[in-house]
Parts: sequence; structure tokens; C-alpha cells
Amino acid sequence: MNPKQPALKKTKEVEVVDEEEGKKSKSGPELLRGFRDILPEEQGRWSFVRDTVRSLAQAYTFDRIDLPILERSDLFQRTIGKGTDIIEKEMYVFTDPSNRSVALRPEATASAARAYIEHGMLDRPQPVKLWYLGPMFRHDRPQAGRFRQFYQAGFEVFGGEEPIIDAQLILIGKKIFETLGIDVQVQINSIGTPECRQAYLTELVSYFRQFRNKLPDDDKRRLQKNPLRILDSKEEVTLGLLEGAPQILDWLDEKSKEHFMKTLEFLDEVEVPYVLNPYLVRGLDYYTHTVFEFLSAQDEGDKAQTALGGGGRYDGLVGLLGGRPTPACGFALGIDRIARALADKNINPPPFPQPQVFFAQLGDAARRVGLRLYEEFRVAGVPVAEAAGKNALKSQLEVANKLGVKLTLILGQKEVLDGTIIIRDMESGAQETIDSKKIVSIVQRKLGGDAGVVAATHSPVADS
RNA sequence: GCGGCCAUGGUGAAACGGUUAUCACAGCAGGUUGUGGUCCUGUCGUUACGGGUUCGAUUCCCGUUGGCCGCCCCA
Repeated sequence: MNPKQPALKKTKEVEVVDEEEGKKSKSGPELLRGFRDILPEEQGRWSFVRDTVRSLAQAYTFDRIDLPILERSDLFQRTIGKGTDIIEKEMYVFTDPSNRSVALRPEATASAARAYIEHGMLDRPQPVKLWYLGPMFRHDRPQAGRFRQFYQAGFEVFGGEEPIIDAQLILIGKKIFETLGIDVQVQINSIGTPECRQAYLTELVSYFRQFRNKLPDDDKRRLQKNPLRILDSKEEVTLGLLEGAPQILDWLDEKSKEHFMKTLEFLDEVEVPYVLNPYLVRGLDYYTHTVFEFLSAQDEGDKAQTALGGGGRYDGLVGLLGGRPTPACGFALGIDRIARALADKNINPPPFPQPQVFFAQLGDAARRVGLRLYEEFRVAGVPVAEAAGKNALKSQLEVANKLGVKLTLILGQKEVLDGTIIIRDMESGAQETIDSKKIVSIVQRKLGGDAGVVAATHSPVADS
């Protein structure tokens, strides 16, 4: 294969040139830590997840919104909370060429709130229901089901304070998992308003202060930094102490209590089972009232990476960002983890429809005619596979065989001259030569209903 | 960010101080002229990278990078 030689040489040269910065010399290109490629063979599962999210979003009349991946870094610093890990050590923050501090979004709720304010969505009929899907970035230590670039689908409702909104969001999440065939447990809690939470925190801290010397280091640190987190400690000692600790539900004001009770009632109404988890707290500062998580029901016991989604109410967020105070509620789903859960459960979504027809050509005259034929088939909605780079008929048939097509069309010099084409049934090996003008309709007839299947199922929308 | 385990071709494995690193699958090229699914042959790796110990290293040591697991945290 002569033509390959120069190409190879060229890539080598390029590599050498690229070396100036890094020390890595002869090793190939490498993925950045925590980043990954989602390969064609995983796309079936991913599309299944994305399509399910999309269709339920539409069914519940949410409007799609696409938000930028890069935002001013203070958007996240102000909303997520200065003390949180996300802001303190996980955010990709850098200075852009115009010397502005920007960040790769670690989540999208803040962006959605920003968009809501910036585009005056408060002038639209409330509540405004938005959904999105896209990559998020956190510089966390990678682990199974945890990547530095990961995908989230999110649902946000702005401008509604009714508990029915909380309940419906939970229902939507639950339905998405149901459709996908994944069992999840809904855990729910209320952390009330910032005011009653503050009162509770004071109480909680003073409770644990008595046992300060007994506490493990991790929990001492939490007590200092983010006392609420002590609630989901895994330490034996702390778990024991927790039993006597004040419970947040007892500290909720009347309004918060009512909101929570109503949310639960609505959930009962639509028969969404939930587990009341008084220790459930979330990592972002902006939450108020209802918080919830979707946990993989699979492997209880060890809690690692089983949170497939979570969310809650964030009534203060829009106001915090300078908008008119607007109640809001939402949740996000971890697409990577869901895709992984499907793989673990061996749930294989309907595969991408494979082409049923293969086109084999011999010589340039046939290639030329083939190019035109290919268009005819495309217009007729019949996808045709080919191996245009190959010359020998034998190797083209090998490919056709591997693809498992029903029919192979063979076009050589002779057929081009005669205006015919050979159609070969791959199963029986039977061949017939037919008028090339009739080929599309004959193929359609031979494929019966199958040909049309192809177009429908998966719609490749960029990034969604 | 902390701790532990690991790293052999595209994939899955073998060799575990000693001659040209073995096997399977996949890929590519062939087994004469225009016909697939079997078969045969060839080809595909500076054993992740860098350094050290040694007469000699895939095998031992150190560093880097990456993966996995636990913690932290989160989706």
C-alpha cells in the first residue's frame, strides 16, 4: 500500500513538532484525566436515555433551553456557596483572553436562573418550565461513575411556589427512571427556609459540641465548615450520636412544614413511593424547603455513586442573583451514571437500525454511477452501506456479510454499460440482474416494511 | 484533596530476571482474473512514560501519567 507511506510520515512529523511543550515524546495522544470518549457502541444506550428524557420533557410541557458551558465564575461562586467543595476545589476556573474570570459550569441551575432573569422570563406566563441536557465539569477525583466532564439533564420550574410543583418534578424524575427500567428510591427531606435552618444549625452545632472530643476528624471538620453535612456522616460514633441529635423537621416553621406535608400528600396522590430521610442534605447552598434524591435501588448498603439524580427547591436563588424574588424548584439527572446503571442491569435499548442494503462496486465507472444511485436511495429513505475504499468485490462482500445486510447490489463495468445492476440475496445467494432504473423500487419491495424503520427512532440532535 | 490496588498490541489474556515477548479475537493484505459467512498465510507491540538496580528487566526500585476502589464530595 504505497499511498499510506507519505501519510504516516506526515503524522510523525506533526507529533514531533507538538512535543516542544510536553516531555511525553513517543507516546500517543492521551485523554485528559477524568475525561472520556463516548464511543459508537455506547451510543445506543445514551440515545435511549436522552430520548427518554426528551420525550418526557415534552410530554410534561417543558421548554428546551441550551445554556453556555462557560460562564463568569462569580455566577457559580455566588450561588453554589463559597464553602462548598464544588467552588473551593472542583471548579475549572481560568482567565479568558480578555482577562475575565470564567468557569466551566459545574452545574446548570445557576445558568438557568441567570437566563430567566436576563431574558425577562418573569414576563412570561408563570411558572416557566425549562429543561436542558449537556456537559458539566468538576475537577473531582475520577472514579467509576464520576467524571470531570459528565452529562446532566435538568428540569427547572421558575415562578411557582406551590408544593405541587415539587411533587410533579419528583414524579417526572421517577417516570423517567421507570421508562428506562431502572428502580430508584426517592429520598426526600425538607431543610426549610434559611431562617429556620439557621436556628436548627445553631442547635445542631451546640449538640455536637458536647461530644466534640469523641468526634472523628472528618466530622470535627464538618462541624466547623458545613454542619449540615454531619447528618450524612458514615462514622460509627457519629451515627450513634445522631440518634439523640435534633432533627431538622422539628425546627421547620409552620409554613415550611405545611409546604412539606403538602408535597408529600401530592406524592401519595400520584403513588410515588418515597423514603423520608431526615439526614438528607444537599451540597449546594441555594436549596430551601424540599430536597430529594433518586438513589439506585440496586445496591443499597454501600452508598457509593448510587445517586442518579437529585434536586430541590431554591426559592432564594433568583433573588440572590439580583432578579425579582422568584420561587423555583428543579432537579438534575446524571446521564453517565444512568447509562452505567443500564449497562449494569444489562438493559440493552433497541439498537440503532442497521442498513439492510449494501452497495458493492467494481471500478471507477461503477463508483460514479453508484454515487448517483446512493442519492436515489437516500431520497427514498433506504439507507445503503458501502465500503467505498475497497476494490476487490470479495472484500466488499465480506463487509456486507459482517454488516448482516439482506441485499447486496453489485455494479461492475459490464452492468454500467448495460444499464443494469445485480441484486444479491445474502441469505440464499440468489442473484438477478435488473434494470438499474427500477432498482430502488425493487429493493423497497424486497425489503417490505423494514426499509422505513430506519428513519424514525433516533434523532441525532447535537449534544442532546 | 487523602489512602489502597493496578498498567503487556484495537480487545481479552500469558510470560514474572535470561535467547527474535506467547495465544485468542478483531483489523489490514494475500491464497491469480468480478462474489461473503468456513479454512490457510502474512502483517499489526521501542511490554503507559521517564529514570535507576543488574552482565541482562515486561518481570525489582523510584518518579510521572492514567485506570479502579475506599474516604471527602457529588450527579
